[in-house]
Amino acid sequence: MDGLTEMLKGTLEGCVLEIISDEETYGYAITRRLNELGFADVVEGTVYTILLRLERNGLVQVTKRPSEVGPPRKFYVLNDAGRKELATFWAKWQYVSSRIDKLKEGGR
Amino acid sequence: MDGLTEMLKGTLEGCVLEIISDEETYGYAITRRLNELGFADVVEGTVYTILLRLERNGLVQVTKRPSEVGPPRKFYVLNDAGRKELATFWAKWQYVSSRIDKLKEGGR
DNA sequence: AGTGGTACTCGGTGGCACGAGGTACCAGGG
DNA sequence: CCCTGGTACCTCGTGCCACCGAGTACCACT
Repeated sequence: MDGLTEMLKGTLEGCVLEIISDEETYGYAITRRLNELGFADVVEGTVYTILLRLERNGLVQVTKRPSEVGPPRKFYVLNDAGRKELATFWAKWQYVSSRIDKLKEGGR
Repeated sequence: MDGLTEMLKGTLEGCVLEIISDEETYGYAITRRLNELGFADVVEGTVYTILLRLERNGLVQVTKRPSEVGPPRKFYVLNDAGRKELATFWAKWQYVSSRIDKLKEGGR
């Protein structure tokens, strides 16, 4: 399945937020996780831009720690603002996806 | 519910396609229909840009007909390419929304 | 020394929804 | 007769976001 990029706009950031909320993690691992989840062609560059945006918007707390298998990793945790943002995201998703599903079912 | 605009990117066009596939209709009515469906702050300008894009991409057949209550209307019908595009859209939607729902349910 | 996996950054691109403004047709009221 | 308000369409510019490509750097194994 490809050509999903337009459809992911506005949702990918929420997915990253959700992944971070599950456990403290870092960019490279988040990318792999998204790939596993079926978002096969999400690449690192995309995830890092999202992470930088989250940081800039004050939604995450960042800790840099050395790795044993490569360069240091930047670990991310949600703060209060991040958790709030995540809740808002799921509310929006719920709203939008239910409307679209209804439209699909020929809701008139 | 507001601030949905980012989340609608890539899906709004599919919604318009679906509405047209239901019955021959025109821009102004499509906007009203979207508003009814819960996409309250989708405005006419947005719908018209989508409609022009659909036309430019050869997904619709257009017929201009006079109205009794205002200026002439441009009626839209899907052609074969449009129906195909609509099917692709729903397949993508199905794919993406199921993955996101799974992520939401803590799918790991 | 070279390759391949790990890990992050940055500048630029293109697509898409949206805002704001404009044009125009038609009805009814002041 | 103009004026408002509903109907109907188009256009230019803006901003956001995912993506791409190139660059940097650390580590292990050969």
